[in-house]
Amino acid sequence: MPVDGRLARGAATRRLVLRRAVDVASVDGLDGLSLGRLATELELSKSGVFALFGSKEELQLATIEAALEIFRSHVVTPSLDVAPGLPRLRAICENWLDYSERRIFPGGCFFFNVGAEFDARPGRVHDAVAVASGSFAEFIRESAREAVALGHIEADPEVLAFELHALGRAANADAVLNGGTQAYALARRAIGARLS
Amino acid sequence: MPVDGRLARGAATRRLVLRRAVDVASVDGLDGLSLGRLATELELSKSGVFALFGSKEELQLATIEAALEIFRSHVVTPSLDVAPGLPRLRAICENWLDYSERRIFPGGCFFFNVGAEFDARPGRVHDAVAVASGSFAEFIRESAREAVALGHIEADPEVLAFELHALGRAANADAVLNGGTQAYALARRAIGARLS
DNA sequence: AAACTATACGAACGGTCGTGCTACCTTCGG
DNA sequence: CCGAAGGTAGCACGACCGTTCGTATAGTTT
Repeated sequence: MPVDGRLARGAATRRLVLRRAVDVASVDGLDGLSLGRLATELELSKSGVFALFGSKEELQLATIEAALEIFRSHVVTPSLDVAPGLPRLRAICENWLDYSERRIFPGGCFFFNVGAEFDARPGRVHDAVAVASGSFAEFIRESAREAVALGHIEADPEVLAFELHALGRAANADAVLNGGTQAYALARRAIGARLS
Repeated sequence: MPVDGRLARGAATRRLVLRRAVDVASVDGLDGLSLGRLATELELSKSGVFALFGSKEELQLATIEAALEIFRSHVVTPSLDVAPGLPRLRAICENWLDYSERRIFPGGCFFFNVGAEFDARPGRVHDAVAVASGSFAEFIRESAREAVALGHIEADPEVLAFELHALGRAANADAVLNGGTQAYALARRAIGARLS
């Protein structure tokens, strides 16, 4: 199979830029991203980075996409290997807390940060963040519905999913803001009590 | 009592600037604040606004302080009028949800937004946000302890406070990001179940 | 009335931002 | 081997950033 070396080169630097971009954005936000800063840190030219994405907004959207892939590989995919119902629900929570606590993104959960950043602004970036965040929320809801349908737990699945999602995000927020791991312990106790 | 008209005038424009600043920051973040933008919108000179605060960081800190005052007057103070224990705990939650839902700040809860913005960055702004956020968390914890001590509810007050705070923030996050009021309804159901 | 103080302004500073344009180099298809 | 195409670099642009300076104005103090 013929591989165009030119395209391959572009895709490689694109990945290089995006790997840095998700880390920067998780700390300084998608607005804190700057072509010049990325270019300097990666020893590329600003115009080269710019040409790679065409506009800052496209860079932001590509960064969201890249972060989404990382998020899925750490949280969603491993959870799908676990049996549906309560076991999967537990796995989702634990994988998410682990993903936050291990600082897969240096600023904590990427989507928590950019969600808060763009929640009240219109535009394509807001929409992309909302879709990403919403699809994970729906994943929890669906898993909660399964757990209820299988008789593993008695609850309103909508409320249960909302609670679990809330506890995880609060742990991320408190832990990143204040340091320490106490918030994760609190969340694990609350989640454990809720899923027993 | 002698009032210095010069100082009074300065304090007045300071309030004028800060009133706008908290609204801007609740949507675009404390980094999205800009001296020039504030000055233009309020028909002041950029240097005048700058002189009023001395630096951008001081403006950010003053904005946090102004937001804190608004937050307290809407959430904390009214809750202190309610009897300690379960009634006060309920009042805190309801006042907080109401404060978020009524968009006292156009971007939703001010401290949720700037907390996520500065959680992973060092500096005085981070510290101020952490203190403000932490003191409200402590207020919930203390109220939860009272409710337990009074025998109004049986629970670990630390976990209970964490849960309530988490549910409120999640409602704010979902509602602002996706629009609609469904998230508040979910939070109220979850809180109601937790505080029964 | 004079000296002083605080607010507020206008202009300018150096810097960074996102965005074009142009040229060079590598790699491809014919 | 040649021209086309894609990736990358250099340079310049206009806009905005936070900041500084000098100055005018209004209010206080003596």
